[in-house]
Amino acid sequence: MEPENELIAQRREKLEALRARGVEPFGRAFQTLGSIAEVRHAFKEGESLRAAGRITAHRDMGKSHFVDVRDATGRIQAYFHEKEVGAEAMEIFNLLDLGDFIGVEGVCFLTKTGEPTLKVRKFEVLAKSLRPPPEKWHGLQDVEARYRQRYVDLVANEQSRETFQKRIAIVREIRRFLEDRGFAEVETPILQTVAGGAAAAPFSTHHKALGLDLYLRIAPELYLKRLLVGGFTKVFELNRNFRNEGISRKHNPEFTMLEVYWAYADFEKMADLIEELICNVAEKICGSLEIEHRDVDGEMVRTINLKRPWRRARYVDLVREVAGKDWFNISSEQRRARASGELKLEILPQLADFEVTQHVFEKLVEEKTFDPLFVTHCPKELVPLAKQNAADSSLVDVYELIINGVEMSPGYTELNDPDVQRQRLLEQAGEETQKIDEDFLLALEHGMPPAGGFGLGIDRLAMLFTGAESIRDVILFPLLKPKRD
RNA sequence: GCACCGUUAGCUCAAUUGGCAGAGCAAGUGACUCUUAAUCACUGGGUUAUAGGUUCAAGUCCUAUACGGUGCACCA
Repeated sequence: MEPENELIAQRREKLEALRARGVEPFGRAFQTLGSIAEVRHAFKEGESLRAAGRITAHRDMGKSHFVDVRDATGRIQAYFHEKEVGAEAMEIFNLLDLGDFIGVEGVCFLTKTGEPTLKVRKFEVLAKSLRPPPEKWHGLQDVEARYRQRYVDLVANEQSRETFQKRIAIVREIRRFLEDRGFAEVETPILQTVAGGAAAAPFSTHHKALGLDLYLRIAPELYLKRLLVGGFTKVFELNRNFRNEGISRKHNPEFTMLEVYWAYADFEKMADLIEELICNVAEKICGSLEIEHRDVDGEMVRTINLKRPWRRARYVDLVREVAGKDWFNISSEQRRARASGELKLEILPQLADFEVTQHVFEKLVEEKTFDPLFVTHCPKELVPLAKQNAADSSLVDVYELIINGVEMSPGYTELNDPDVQRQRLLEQAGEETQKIDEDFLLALEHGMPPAGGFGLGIDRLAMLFTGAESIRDVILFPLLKPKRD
């Protein structure tokens, strides 16, 4: 138990003082008209309304008191005066603090400055806050505290509330968009016996009753494809993936991914679909296809232009643009020398040739591209679940959509030949053949229709639309090490 | 895993070359019947993240630890 500070002790004294007066400081249900936003909407001079929320400001004028009552949807001013509530209730009022929840019933009126206000007739204490809130003007600035105690961040910081409201709206609009086009939302296993569909390290767990080692999924892809085998033609899943990898500004161990599969389509049709989807969401969320990112001082950092059509370019052409026209004609040694010399990249000796090129691509194309860019016809080694290109089997029919300097969405023409799929997975797995999902290959042998599919990183999309610099700013409770004293 | 930076009152921030740890908000008391970051007066509040070290003297220098931030590595 931490030593109690003066402010907490005072609040506990008030808590007991309330009880001594027969007032339960942790109240019960309180009928209101609705959220504070709804109360403000219903505001009409002379009408009596009921609202509930947290006290976030108190302006004491002696006999008159003005109090801000707030919830996640907004703020409304309440006016307290002994003449309206009586002397006994004012004694209760004096035992309230910033942060306490109250329910009020009062008459709508406009102050002389025009502020919509409830003239309180009756009020109830709904919950006492035993901890003082952060500074009212600057809010909670400490980054660590904002992540660990998101509830305090949400109470104190308008910007944080806006960010998460936007994220909620993004997810809602994506679901609506896909539902409108006949895609069915499905749920596939998060606990998997083989963690397939991507190459990341999984989290391990264990089922006691079955004595079975399991993994948290790193991707839903292989199960969604089983549904194509089963006859579904338009499906999506929007849920959490888990990857046991490093944490960064762009990576959280659990993150939200949308995956969409469409039978008889291909990667180009999927590119059209994601373009339409993201533009649709942008219009709804930001009201514009020009997304402005600003720093903490409100200075413009960049504008991202989502106006269609989005640029589509081949992987090799993009690499040539940054690494030289002759990049693919020179020797492996020359490429490594150029990458670590002229291009100033760190190239580890154990990298395979295609990984050296991929490194150049990631550092010099991906991280520097902010407006949407579809990168097409990637080398097949990078994407073992996509169909090879008919004209050049060293390439796959895919796009990688880059926006805001990150990989936002991969889209494939899905590989549906079970024998080729087995071969590609074996090449990928190397020694670790136990990682092959045999049941998935069995499903493909039953016949999977040609199909297009895409993934969409929801956290990264939320970063795009909110201008957040870190993925932790768009995840309500990002993973942190537990704090110990 | 590696490197650099940060951690001062409940919160937001100061503290010069190593020389008495300060302010605003919040809190307490008092004044004020329309305030909007209300205003005015007074008061209380600190083991400077933790553990050591150097020094006459450490928030400041050194070592270690914890947590966080950023970058690198990892992540088809």
